[in-house]
Amino acid sequence: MAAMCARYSLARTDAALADLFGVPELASVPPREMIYPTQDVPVVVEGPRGVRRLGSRRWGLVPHWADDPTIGQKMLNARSETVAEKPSFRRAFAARRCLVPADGFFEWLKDGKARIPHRFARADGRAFAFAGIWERWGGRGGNEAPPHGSGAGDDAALETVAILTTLPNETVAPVHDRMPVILPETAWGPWLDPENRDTAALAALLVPFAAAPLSCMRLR
DNA sequence: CCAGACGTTGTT
DNA sequence: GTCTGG
DNA sequence: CCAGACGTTGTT
DNA sequence: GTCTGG
Repeated sequence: MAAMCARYSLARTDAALADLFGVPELASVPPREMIYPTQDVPVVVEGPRGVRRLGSRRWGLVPHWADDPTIGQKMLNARSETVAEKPSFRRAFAARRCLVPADGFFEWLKDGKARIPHRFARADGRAFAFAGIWERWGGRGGNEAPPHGSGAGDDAALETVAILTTLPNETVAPVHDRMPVILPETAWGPWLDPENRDTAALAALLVPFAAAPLSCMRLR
């Protein structure tokens, strides 16, 4: 079956990410050629005064009301078409948007019984950013703590993230009918701004990335 | 009205 | 916590 | 929200 | 047509 954004890569050093996103370095972001759901992944979040930071979130969003955090295992992606309304996602969409740095993502082409992996990346090799939303679950401070983890007052809180999806562009369409939302640099500001309540403007950012800058490599 | 879901389409 | 399905 | 009931306990 | 049960 066709894949979705259930695998991506980030083989960048922490320093390179810090440079690309203009944020202080995190302690350690190990380069990875293949990132899986439930792993901790780096994200870029923005605080009150426009201060951006690298953070870490578990991939697979656990809604604030969840009784059992294993529900996050199936919340890898959020459809951009419905993310503003879905009970599981709308709070995160309204208040906790982030960027998820990547330098490639994988989709599987269904060919009869076979599934052939493809890797998509920027032709120029640069890293890019998925649109993400994140949530905080459990811990001591409830769910309304400040947007930077590892801060004070949220012992044992689990911070999780989901990657938004949209229709495929012309590069991806031959392989799969969905693709992750990749935000161009011009969209990073409005997407990250926690004060941005213009949901129509936000939704307008969630469109297929331009086809031309993306390359597709058939693997195997 | 209550019970059950709450998501996407996904290869650890 | 809120919506949906029955 | 939709499907299904919607009545009584009775000699035409 | 409206209420109830699920």
